[in-house]
Amino acid sequence: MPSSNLFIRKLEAFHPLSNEEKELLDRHSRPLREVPPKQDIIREGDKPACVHVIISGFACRYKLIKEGRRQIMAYMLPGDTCDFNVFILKRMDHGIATLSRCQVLELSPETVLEMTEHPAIARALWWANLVDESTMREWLVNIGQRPAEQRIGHLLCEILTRLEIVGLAKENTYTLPVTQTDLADTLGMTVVHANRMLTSLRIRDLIDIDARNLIIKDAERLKAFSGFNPNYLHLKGGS
Amino acid sequence: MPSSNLFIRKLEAFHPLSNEEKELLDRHSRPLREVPPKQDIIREGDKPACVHVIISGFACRYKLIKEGRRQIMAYMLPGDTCDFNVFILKRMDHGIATLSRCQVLELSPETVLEMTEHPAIARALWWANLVDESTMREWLVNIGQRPAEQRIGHLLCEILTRLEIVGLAKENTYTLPVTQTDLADTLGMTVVHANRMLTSLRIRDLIDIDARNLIIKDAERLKAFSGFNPNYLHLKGGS
DNA sequence: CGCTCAATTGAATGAGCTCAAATCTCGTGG
DNA sequence: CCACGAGATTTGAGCTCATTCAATTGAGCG
Repeated sequence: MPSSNLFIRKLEAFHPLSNEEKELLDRHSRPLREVPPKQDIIREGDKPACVHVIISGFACRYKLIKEGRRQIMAYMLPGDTCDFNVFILKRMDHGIATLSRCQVLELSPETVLEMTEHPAIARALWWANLVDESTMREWLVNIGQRPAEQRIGHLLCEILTRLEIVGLAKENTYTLPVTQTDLADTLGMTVVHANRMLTSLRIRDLIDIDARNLIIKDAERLKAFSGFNPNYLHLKGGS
Repeated sequence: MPSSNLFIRKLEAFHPLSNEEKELLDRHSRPLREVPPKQDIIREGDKPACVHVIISGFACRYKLIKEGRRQIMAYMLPGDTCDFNVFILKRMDHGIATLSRCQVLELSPETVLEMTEHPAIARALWWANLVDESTMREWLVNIGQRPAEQRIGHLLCEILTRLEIVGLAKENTYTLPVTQTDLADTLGMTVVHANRMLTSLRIRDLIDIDARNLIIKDAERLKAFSGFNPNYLHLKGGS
């Protein structure tokens, strides 16, 4: 029976955990900080003081450049650890912000240390980090090589797969609590164009959006269309 | 006096090393494998067996997509470790190839283990890995948000800075042993356009290229023009 | 010298951007 | 309960940056 604690459920996707380990994690899974949408969790230039785990909602890594443009470099979904690695650095070279309302768990360095004394937990966190890196490589491919419509399709497929891991997507349907501006800043295109490409995907009958609810009407076709291959997420079943 | 061993010199940029540690590293710095240009060091799908260190020449991480397009996701310059982290994964989700002729050092897992038993070496490798991640984030910003000419400028500034660390760039001049096709595949544009933007940078009197020799004629102006800020490389002097 | 690969240039086309305005949604206060 | 306002979505028109296709020139090598 999968844990109702998404942090645990996510880690278990990478490495099996004993009951003792799960209890340890669960004991440190409180309190949760409620963060409103579009709010910084850490700002660029800050000295990181703790590790953040997203328990509900979507957050992101981002950078701003002079011209007022923003690039989102990663999505953090429920169960995801924000900065297991990065918090070693003296100063953040990028910001982390919520996209939707989020529940965030804050782990002190001591707590993280206590957790990582269990090799299984350390290993799971390590893997999660490798997958984050791998995901970033895939984003580079996505932005660098694919036309706009497929870029969006690819991202939607990735989110579907990642939400399935923690049980937040059922029947190719999930809540996507981000604006089209966020999508545009993620994929390196303008909002106007993101909107048009989304419409285009709808016309192709690949997806359907109702408020914040996304229905992928034909997942296989969308994956093929977008060149999506889940290998880079290094899931258990994967080759 | 900086070491003549570029692997050591690079690591020392991240963490001071004792003589004993440097001797250990140096003892394992042979033999060097000579690899011709445009040749795979590891292919996507391969099971990684050892860690590679580039001693001379340029190598890259890349992925191919169906349509025959290629995205280069990282450059590995002399002193850089290719896959300190990635080699934990069961299968490579991307390839590593030479761009120019390279001298490559191959470290067995046991050798890496022996090295990382020294905390200073482990720490330096760890930092190098964090910087690689950070660099990838910056590339995402570069490709996602900057127009083509500035993208090229930014990359040239980054390479300048990274080569200066290991003493391979003098007076804003260095050897850039890659083709324009490689640049294009790195920055998500066509060769034709890369060529034109390079010409444009030349006309602005920012750079000069003679065969494989790049002269940055006004580094400050090129950095400003390209929005280059070396923070993300987390150098010693940096804030 | 002839070959192959890299660099360069031209012309036409197209994907994606800018600017602008209209419509829609939804939370808030009266 | 409704009106208002801010932010989000949608649509149109014109323009630009970048691509495609094609051909030429240049450089290095056996």
